[in-house]
Amino acid sequence: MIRDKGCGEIKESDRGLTLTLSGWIFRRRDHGGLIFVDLRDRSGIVQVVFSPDVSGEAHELAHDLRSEYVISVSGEIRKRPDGTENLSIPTGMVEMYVNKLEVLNESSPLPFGIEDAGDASEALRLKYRYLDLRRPEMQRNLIIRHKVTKVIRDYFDEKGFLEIETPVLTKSTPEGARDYLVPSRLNPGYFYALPQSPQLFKQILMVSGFEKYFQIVRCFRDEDLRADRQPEFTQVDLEMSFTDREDVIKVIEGMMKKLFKDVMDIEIITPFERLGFHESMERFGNDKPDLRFGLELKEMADLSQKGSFKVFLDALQSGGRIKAINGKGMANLSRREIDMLTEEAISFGAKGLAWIKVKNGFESPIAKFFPEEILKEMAQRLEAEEGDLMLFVADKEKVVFDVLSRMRLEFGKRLNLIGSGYKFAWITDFPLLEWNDEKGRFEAMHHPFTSPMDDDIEKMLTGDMNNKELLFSLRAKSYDIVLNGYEIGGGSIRIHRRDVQRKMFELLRISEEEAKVKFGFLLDALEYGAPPHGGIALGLDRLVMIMVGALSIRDVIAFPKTSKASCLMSGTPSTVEPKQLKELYIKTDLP
RNA sequence: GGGGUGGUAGUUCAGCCCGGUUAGAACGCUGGCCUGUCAAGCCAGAGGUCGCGGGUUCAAGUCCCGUCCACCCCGCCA
Repeated sequence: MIRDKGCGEIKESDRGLTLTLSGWIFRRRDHGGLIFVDLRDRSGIVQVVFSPDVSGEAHELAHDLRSEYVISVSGEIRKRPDGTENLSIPTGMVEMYVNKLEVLNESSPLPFGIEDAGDASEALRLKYRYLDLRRPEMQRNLIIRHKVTKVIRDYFDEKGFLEIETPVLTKSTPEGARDYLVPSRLNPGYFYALPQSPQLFKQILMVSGFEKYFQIVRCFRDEDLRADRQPEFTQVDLEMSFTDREDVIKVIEGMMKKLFKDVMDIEIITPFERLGFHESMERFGNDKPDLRFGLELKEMADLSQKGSFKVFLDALQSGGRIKAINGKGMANLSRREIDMLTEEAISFGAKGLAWIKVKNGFESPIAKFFPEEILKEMAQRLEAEEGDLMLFVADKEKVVFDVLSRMRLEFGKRLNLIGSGYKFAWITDFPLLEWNDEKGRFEAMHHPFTSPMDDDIEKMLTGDMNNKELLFSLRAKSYDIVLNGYEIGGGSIRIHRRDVQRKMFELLRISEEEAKVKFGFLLDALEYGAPPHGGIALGLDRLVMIMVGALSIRDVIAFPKTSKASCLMSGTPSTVEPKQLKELYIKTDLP
């Protein structure tokens, strides 16, 4: 052993002990006579002192030390002289007087400093990821991620769940995201797909009678990347038998409570707030609201109708909606700045943005179209006071929600309304189906195995299939969990009745043969006594990202990919030998 | 596939609008001095394919076109 303790573990009680420490040189301060080195390992930093009075040999050798050399030092731990304590580090009361120094390895000068690597470009950090990961912040992120998975495993174990692995080489399912494909050498022309999620397998495990399954599992989706989306990501996946929505919700709330308590020492209040899908859309314009601030969307159709502004009246005439938000304290915006807001709205899909300043009465190009009382009522509804800016969008419902939800978030950031803390919510009562205009048919909003609400099953089985209104009104037994404006998970109670599943495929215009080809093995399994079951999958990367306060999941993944899905460190993806392609019966056909 | 931002010393950036001397700064690096620093200090020094390719011009880091890479967003992500 070439160390007795971690650098960050040295305490005043170690005073007088002679210890050996090993680590990397974080910083060196060479005074000629005295040399100070901040020695770093995973546990933290401690100052070691090289003095000719203690060891001339070690002191001589220490002149040649450089950043990130790996060294081992032995010496006495002493209290620092009065007035030289460093209160900014936990070990700042003590230091080691080195009498023996061994250089275990040297280091080339670094492409960027470890202490301020946060300022280095992300491309550089990703190329030298092993150096980036030396940063205390990145170490902390990955340590927290470890603790999170450990607590999750302990929690589910206590609750009687079994962690069971499912295949990584699996079957391509045409619905959903684009699959990553793996050619089969033994079956020329055939392909495996990497799983988008273990959905079908976990349901089959329920048919097999395992009753409670979970897995912390890598999933793959070949879609474009975002700050919170990587092509390979990790799900906390679970499924339970003889269960309903409330059971799943309770299990997850318990898990989150324990997670935040054990990992962060933060008390999370349960049960979480619940919002119906429609309520969430009306109040926030999306189904993953950030509940840390207000600025809610307000209905303006009724009041708008009492004015004579043609754009508003036309929007309502053609079945559109009018809603507004309050730009708190933004009445001092110049015409130019409001034009920029309008451009932003247009980039979000709006045709324009109507505004009314609450400033010495009402100031707006459209104020003249409304009686004073109506303007006052508008302001009252938006809780707009002197100095605020009311912003209206009149358009198709989808555009109104879309534009105002983005503006709300934008204002939340700009006005610094988003406080710290963690605001969870469940979004429930999603529609079972959504209309796909391109394909001219309904699609499952969650997936085709999601059960309708009990009250809607009869409607679904006996109702008129061509009645669009009726089909739109069917609600799913599905639920999303939202944290600080991020969707961090979603799940549903599954269909376990054959007749309901058949009807579902019928509604989705999926023929029996087609269903057999796509999901045959699950449908077969459901024929043999499937228990009622349901579950949920959580995005582990997103959850940990929010917990550590990172802005991208790349900061909680050891070796992430760039937005072109490549790894700058390893040079992935890469070309392969022609021989390898030949073995797989693959010819490339590049543009 | 589309929109936006960026790419200049090892690093972070200035210079680009408005083309014109030897392309600067800080940090880092190298050497020297220095016994209480903790972003140590002081002195000296080295260090550049201005992402890449083409064009305009007497002259391009600067203007134009194309292209590559990174990041953010839209589409996409049952």
